[in-house]
Amino acid sequence: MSPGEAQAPENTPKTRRERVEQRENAIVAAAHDAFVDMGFEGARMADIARAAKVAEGTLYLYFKNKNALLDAVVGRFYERLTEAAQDGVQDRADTFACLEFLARHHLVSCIREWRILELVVSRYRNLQHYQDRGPYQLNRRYVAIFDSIVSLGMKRRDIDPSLPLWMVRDLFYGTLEYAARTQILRGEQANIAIVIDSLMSMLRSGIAPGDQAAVESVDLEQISRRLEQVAARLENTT
Amino acid sequence: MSPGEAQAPENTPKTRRERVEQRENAIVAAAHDAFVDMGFEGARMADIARAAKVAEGTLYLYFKNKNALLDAVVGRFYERLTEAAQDGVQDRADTFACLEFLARHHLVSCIREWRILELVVSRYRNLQHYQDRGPYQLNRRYVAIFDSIVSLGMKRRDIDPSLPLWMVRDLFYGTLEYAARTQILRGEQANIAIVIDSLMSMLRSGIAPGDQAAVESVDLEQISRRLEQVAARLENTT
Amino acid sequence: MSPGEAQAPENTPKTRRERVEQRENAIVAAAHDAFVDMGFEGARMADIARAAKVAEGTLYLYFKNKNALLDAVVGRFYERLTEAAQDGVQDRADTFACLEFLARHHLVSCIREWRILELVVSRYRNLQHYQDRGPYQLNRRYVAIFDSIVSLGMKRRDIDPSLPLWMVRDLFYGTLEYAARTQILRGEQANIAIVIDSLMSMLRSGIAPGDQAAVESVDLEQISRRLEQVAARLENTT
Amino acid sequence: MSPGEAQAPENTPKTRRERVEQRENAIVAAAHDAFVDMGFEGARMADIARAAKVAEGTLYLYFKNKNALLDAVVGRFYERLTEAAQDGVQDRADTFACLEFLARHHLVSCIREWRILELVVSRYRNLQHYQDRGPYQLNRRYVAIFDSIVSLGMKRRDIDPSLPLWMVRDLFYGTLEYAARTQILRGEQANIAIVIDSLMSMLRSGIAPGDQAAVESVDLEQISRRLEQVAARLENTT
DNA sequence: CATGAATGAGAGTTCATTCAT
DNA sequence: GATGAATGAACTCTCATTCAT
Repeated sequence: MSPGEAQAPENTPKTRRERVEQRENAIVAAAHDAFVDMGFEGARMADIARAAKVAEGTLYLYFKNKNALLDAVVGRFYERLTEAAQDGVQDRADTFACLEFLARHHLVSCIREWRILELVVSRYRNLQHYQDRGPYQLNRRYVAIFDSIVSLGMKRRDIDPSLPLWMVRDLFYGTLEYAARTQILRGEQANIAIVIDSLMSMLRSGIAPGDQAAVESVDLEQISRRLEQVAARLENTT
Repeated sequence: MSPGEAQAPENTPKTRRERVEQRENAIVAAAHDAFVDMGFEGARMADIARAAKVAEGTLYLYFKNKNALLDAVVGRFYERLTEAAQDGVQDRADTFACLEFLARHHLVSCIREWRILELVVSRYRNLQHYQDRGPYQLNRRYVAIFDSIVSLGMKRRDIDPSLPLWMVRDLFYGTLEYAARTQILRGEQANIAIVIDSLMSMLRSGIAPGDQAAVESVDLEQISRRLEQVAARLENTT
Repeated sequence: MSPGEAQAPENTPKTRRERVEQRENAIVAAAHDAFVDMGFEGARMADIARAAKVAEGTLYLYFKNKNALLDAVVGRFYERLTEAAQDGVQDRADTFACLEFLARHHLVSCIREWRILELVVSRYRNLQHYQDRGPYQLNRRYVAIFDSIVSLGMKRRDIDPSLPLWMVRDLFYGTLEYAARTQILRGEQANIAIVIDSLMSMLRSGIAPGDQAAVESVDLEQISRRLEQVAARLENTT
Repeated sequence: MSPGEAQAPENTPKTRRERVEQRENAIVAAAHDAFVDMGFEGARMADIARAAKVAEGTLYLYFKNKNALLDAVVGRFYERLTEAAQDGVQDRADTFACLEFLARHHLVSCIREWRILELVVSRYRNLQHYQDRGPYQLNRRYVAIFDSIVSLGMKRRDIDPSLPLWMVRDLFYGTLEYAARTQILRGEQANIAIVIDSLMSMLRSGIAPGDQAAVESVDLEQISRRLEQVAARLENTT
């Protein structure tokens, strides 16, 4: 699990401020790993403390309880996710180039931190006033990037503006997360490029063999029929 | 929760065989409801026993432990899911009509039994040799229906055969499950029709505006016009 | 601590009903002793379980939590206390004989189970709607015996009816409990008779030297008799 | 809670001696309030430190541990209690006037600081060599005031000298504390005057109806009336 | 076969006390 | 002296599982 690596206190920091921050980082990282490896219920505070090289009580000095720890982990996850998405999008002008970047970014992140997403979904589902809570807002901020690109794409006529934006979003992220899940469950992890290419292709023109072809085929039929008539006439003429 | 209704032993069955079966059904139904309502860890064996009108110890007569009970619940879920999918598909000939049916069926099922899917995904993920275990096979059987329709669709040229089948599947189910999740998290539950329509539309032709097709069709018109001219000339020539 | 003695399961009982009851008794007795010895916070569920020869979890089978266990202990205490008071009072007709019995009974009980009283007072004090809760009602039932005797005594003119009943009660029980406390804190435990005698004496005639009043009243009678004689003589003389 | 008010260091003191003393006062006051509000176990060192505007560690600079802090609080409580009692008694010559003052003083103090008394009783009970410890001596000093008044009253024949002094004390303080407790548990706080009056009345003449004395006084009136008649007749005769 | 009382390991959380700064 | 971050032992309570009846 990449973000929660062994956290050696590389250089003993001078300021108290720094030490506190470093400790908090160590705790969140340890919690991250524990949650990813064991799930929320499976992760034990004692283990998290040990992994963070901190006493059990110290956890409660930094976070009110296990839930708050999860919130922190989820918060960091979304922070990183959103930031990276933002950065990648800024460098790209083309609608589909942006989407392709976001797709790859999301897929890779999902595969790496699948469990975190699971936690987000399963833990926050029964919350009352879910929409006011942190995770919902975090997710909004994240998908806002996607939304703005699609919106712009619709204005530019790159994307059909009659489609509900949220449905485009569901298709985009749904496909990616399902693909991630498939890969994880099967243990395969190499098909990222194919997933992205296929998704982009399907986004552009659906699964039907290029509508193009469909429209043409109608016209072409008419044409071919006429050509046959012509041919027949020619034959007759002859 | 529909499938786990109160399960009154309507008519006291004579056969021992029947009595046992009825009891097992009651237990699985109770477990189903408990898992759906509370999640795996949240569901307590005592509650399941009470709901099934059975002693706690009896649960262990029918199922080795809580996990086995989950396996049974998941098994039944997939059985019903697969059966209903099979039935719906048999009545339909058109590729996209079949897909639309499957989409609606899957979306409705997901919304109703979201928790079961969550459990499938999160519980079985760390299993070694996952592919040999029950749930994987169950899922394979279920998606095989989809796969055969898509395969046939490809042969019929309803669907672009150059797309990887598994990718089409990921897009299809991913979109539906993500949409289900969105609806559940937001508490909305009425947009099923819109989801299905949008998905089918995007499947058919992607998210790019039909304009594209329009442009192309212009080209085709040009071509057909030119062909007609050729035909006319041929006619005249004769 | 008398009520919670070692509780050897003297004869293995046949009925399940009996076994359950015996177990509950053992638990309450163990809790009683633990609370008496260590106070509420000081007593640990683990110790109570061990003393009752029962697993920790079993405690929670019989009582919802530590507080419920305390309630049970207090309930039993008051039950015994009230019953014994009732019995002793029934055999006595004289107001002061009854009071003397109640005084001795209460003093002895207080000395023996001082901590229980402490718990009643300190634990239940912050309860909202205290008056609706169990302990308050238990106490009411207990002091009702005293109250009815004093009420009757007032009707019989054994006790001054102009005194507020509750004040008589406060004086009676206050004195006894303070005396109990004194004895406990000092480790003396033999002065019961003196306490009772003094209390009864003070109840009857206050702390003012009763002799005085008695002597005077005799004197006055003598005087009045002598005066009447004088008067008679005077009358006759005339 | 009156004695632990906000303790603003009104004027920054010059001397180190003064500063230390002021700090100690603030700590004891904060501890007092915490103990009164939450009980001994319920009061947390962190809260006390915060209330005293002092770091947690500082508490341990002034007091060895939580128990020592309690000792200090109890010490101060008795100091104030004793001082006020002393003052009030000095101004009064009459035995019963003194007792009435002490009664009111004690009752009011008890109601205000009930928890402190509870703590004294319950915390120090298991101490070995209790009689050597601080609280016992503090209590002795306090009740010595009462004792000396009663002793003097006995010499003056205001009080029956045959009563054991300690029993008079138990009755006096017992009644008051029980009355205080009653008021606290019921939430009533206004009957102080009635309590005092009733207590003084019962002290003077017990609970038996003054009837005796009353009857006598009636007799005397009759007699004196007859004597007057006789006298009148004599006068006439003469 | 069925029961359900009993188990006990293990969870999250608290808080008096310490000690490096 | 003063600080307050850190500690970790100890607490209450839960619940999957077992087994005597």
